[in-house]
Amino acid sequence: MGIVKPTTLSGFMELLPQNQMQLDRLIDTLKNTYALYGFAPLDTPIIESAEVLLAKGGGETEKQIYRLTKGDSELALRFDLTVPLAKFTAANYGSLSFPFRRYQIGKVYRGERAQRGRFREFYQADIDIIGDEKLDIMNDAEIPSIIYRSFKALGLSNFVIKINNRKLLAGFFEMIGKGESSAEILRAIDKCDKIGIEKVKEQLIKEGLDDKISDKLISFITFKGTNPEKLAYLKEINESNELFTEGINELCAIAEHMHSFGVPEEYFEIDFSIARGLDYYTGTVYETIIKNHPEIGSVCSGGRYDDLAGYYTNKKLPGVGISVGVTRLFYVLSEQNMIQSTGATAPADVIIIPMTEDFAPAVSAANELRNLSIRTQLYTEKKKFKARLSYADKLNIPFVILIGEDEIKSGKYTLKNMKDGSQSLLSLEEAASLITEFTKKESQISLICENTEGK
RNA sequence: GUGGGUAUAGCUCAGUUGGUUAGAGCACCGGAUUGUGGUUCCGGGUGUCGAGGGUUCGAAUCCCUUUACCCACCCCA
Repeated sequence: MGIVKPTTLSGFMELLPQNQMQLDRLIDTLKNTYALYGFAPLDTPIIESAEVLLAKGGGETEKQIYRLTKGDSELALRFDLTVPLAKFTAANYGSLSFPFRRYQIGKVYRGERAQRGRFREFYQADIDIIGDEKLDIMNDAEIPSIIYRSFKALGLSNFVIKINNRKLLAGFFEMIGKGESSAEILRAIDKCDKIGIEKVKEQLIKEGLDDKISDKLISFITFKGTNPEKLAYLKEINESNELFTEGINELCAIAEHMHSFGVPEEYFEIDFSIARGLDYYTGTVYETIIKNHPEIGSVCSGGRYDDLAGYYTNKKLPGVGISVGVTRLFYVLSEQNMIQSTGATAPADVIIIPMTEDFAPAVSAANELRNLSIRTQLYTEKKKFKARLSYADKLNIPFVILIGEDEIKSGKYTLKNMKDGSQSLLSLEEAASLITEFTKKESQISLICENTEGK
């Protein structure tokens, strides 16, 4: 019998315990922030019937979705969290109150070639606000403030939220005499930052635009200036086009409310080249980039869609939402050495090492500490003392309590601080309060540290 | 789906025109130190050279097949 090679599939992230704790903390932070804005949690199955997930059909989804069969059932793994949301909202329309605000953090699956920062299984952290028939533009304005607060809570400060409106692009196309902007053209525009203006122009011409119109379009999407200057520019070039005017009004409304929602000016930027390739966006679109690492691309994207659940119901359900690519964000931050390892990312706050044959005092001490919500591990293996301490050290556990003959006699335990090596004889209560004080501080240290920039 | 690359120790990798016993760093294990870790010193190689076939006196090295992985494109988080 040979040994099976313990391989993990390409494109699937599997972390060591210490890193998993960091990822969990990232997810918890997002969850807590989302909850602050009145979003309710939702969990939907990872597997759905293929019919439901492929209702829209065609395109990339069809190519990349994982399909499976069980008996006669045609099944598939969810490709994103938006389609399940659409299904759920349609199915529970009568039981939901609108606007329906939900957050959902879960794994999604895409059967595409894995690549640096691109996974086949990854976490998305979505929030969406779904309206019944109508949804006020204020919701579009609130979304960036949620991104802002989430990223700040993680400890990131060097990021910018870019905003645009699809109606501006669509209206602009009408004004230059090109009725509809195809998805290909939108994608080409979207690549401005990545491949440069010349390449974008090449692609536009390939899509059938002539030289003059391409130049006109490019000069529009690359307009530089402050946010107010950009808004003024829009009004200036508007030829009373209905869509374009709507776009201006929506973008103005968002810009106007950005400050009252608490997003400082330098954290949001109107950018006419943000198009987003996805075809269901119809209004506001968002992208968030980390300033010192623009090569990563967007770590949080989303936008407004007019009709979420058209494939599942006749009700018109407009919505606005965003999705944080948690796995990619985590991967990139780890790669840049931007994730801090603190006591909060150790599996325990304290480890109790009994030095006698009799574990009873150690066990009861562990029970007491756990009752005080201190994460406590009991070391029970018969290893050499240095091996025990080394174990605590490797797990990054900040405190060790030693219980030996002397301690049992005196009723006071030796508490060792692993960071500075100091130790003292304390009652269990005294030790507990020291540990609690320390862990409270540690848990307030932000997850991400931008100062130790690794290149 | 398209194009390119890699595969040698737990990890990152070296390995000469094909040559005798396959190496380094880190990690790991033991000891210096039986109640003091993280630093130091001493000792230890833990391997089906991805798999299968071929050429050769001889293959980690050359050829063929295959699998896995990586990078980029497409698309996206």
